[in-house]
Amino acid sequence: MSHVLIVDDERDLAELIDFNLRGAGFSTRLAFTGEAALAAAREQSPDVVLLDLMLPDLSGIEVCRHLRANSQLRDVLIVMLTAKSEEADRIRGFEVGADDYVVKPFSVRELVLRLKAILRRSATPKESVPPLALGPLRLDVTAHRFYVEGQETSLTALEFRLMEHLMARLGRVQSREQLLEEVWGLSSSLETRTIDTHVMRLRDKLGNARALLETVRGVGYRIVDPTAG
Amino acid sequence: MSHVLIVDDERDLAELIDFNLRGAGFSTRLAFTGEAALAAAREQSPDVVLLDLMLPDLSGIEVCRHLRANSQLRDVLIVMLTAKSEEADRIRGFEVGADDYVVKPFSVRELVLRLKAILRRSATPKESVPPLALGPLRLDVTAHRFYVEGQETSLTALEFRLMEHLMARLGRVQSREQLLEEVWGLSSSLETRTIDTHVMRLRDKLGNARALLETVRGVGYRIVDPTAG
DNA sequence: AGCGTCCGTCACCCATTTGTCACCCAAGGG
DNA sequence: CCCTTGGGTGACAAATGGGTGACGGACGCT
Repeated sequence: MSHVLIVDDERDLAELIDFNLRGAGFSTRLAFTGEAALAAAREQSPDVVLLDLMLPDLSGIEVCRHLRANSQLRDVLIVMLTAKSEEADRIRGFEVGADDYVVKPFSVRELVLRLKAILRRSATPKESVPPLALGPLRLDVTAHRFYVEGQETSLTALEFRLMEHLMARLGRVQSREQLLEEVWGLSSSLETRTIDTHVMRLRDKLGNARALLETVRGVGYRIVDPTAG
Repeated sequence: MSHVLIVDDERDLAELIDFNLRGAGFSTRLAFTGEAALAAAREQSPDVVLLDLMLPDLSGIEVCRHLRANSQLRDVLIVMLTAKSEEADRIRGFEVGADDYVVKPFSVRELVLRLKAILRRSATPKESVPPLALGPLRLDVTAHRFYVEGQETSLTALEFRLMEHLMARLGRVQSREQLLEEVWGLSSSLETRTIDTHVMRLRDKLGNARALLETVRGVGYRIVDPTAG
């Protein structure tokens, strides 16, 4: 199956994860510091790096950045492990390109599911992820670019994720709770009103196409299909 | 909604949780000891067990193990409540298969979010629900759209829920009390006459199809099957 | 250190939604 | 035919939900 590099300085936890991932059929390797993680990754390219945010030497974010900066390792999948209080870091993490987040304390069951899901997603070669095109909107996940009426429009990391999430669920209403959970991350303790603000900012950037991002009062938001009659 | 078994020997806390979960629409049951929890679970399979780690008789971990060992209850979702300091127990908790953790002290809001999240995840992945179609009426739950004779008709969130409820129970009369409980949610202390108003508003929006929403004098309302009879 | 960007939170405002009431009329029983 | 009861309906006030602009904190960059 797939090879996972587990990076966490809490040995008990790392070993617990190790034990369970092996049970689930993954091959694994452990690292307890950021430096060790980078060395291990260089030596034996893993498919996924499971990366604790709090490490004694480098922070998880720095490790992440180093991995992304290495041409050999650029495409490795990175799953961040964050403590609940580190919500703010999560956003940063997405910016440096983590592929998923799991919030501590988490269940092993969930962790394994997430790993499998992310591997499945990346199983299709990345080049072939077709850009999401929709009327005047085009979102290129691979290149991380977004176009409105052919014009490239810069979105922040969070806006991009929100837009991607909504476009991938064309026509389906997404509740604020769903969005918080799936775009912001599990157990996010944000105000749901925060979403409104980001939707507004997105709409601003959509310009003429702003009508495509609809509010469903009392329910949530959705992207409408401009071709639907 | 879902049934939650709350297990905690601190009665004040258990009751606080109880109050809030009921407010959020869950049905609940309390147990103050491990034995009582197991008995309650056997008697009335809950969807989720909210399990304090520190109990006077059995530890939460033992309760967890018993639940997992019982073929009837094996698949119940288990959310552990742990004090921050109980790191070691957390690890052991993973081993016996808790599905999520909430660390005390926690905010009630977060707890509710976590519960909803975990229930949603374990629910059958209802990416999209097939629309309810019925003669000239079509109600698309996923997109949250409603059509009369092919024409989209806007319903408020409440009207939508009411319509969904009635259409899903085609032909069956729903009493006002039933509707209040199931559409408005428990704990609603409304006048039953309020329903009349909403039924009227719905009928207005149904236009030609208004006859499909029948009054059963002295009993309640129902949607009739236009193809029957 | 200074600046700019991004993000979360607030407070204010408005439109819509929702609950309630009062006044009827219709149905059904005698 | 009359009376009772339940439901339809329009009007109204209150509550809610969402848009929006502003603010401050955190962070990266120079």
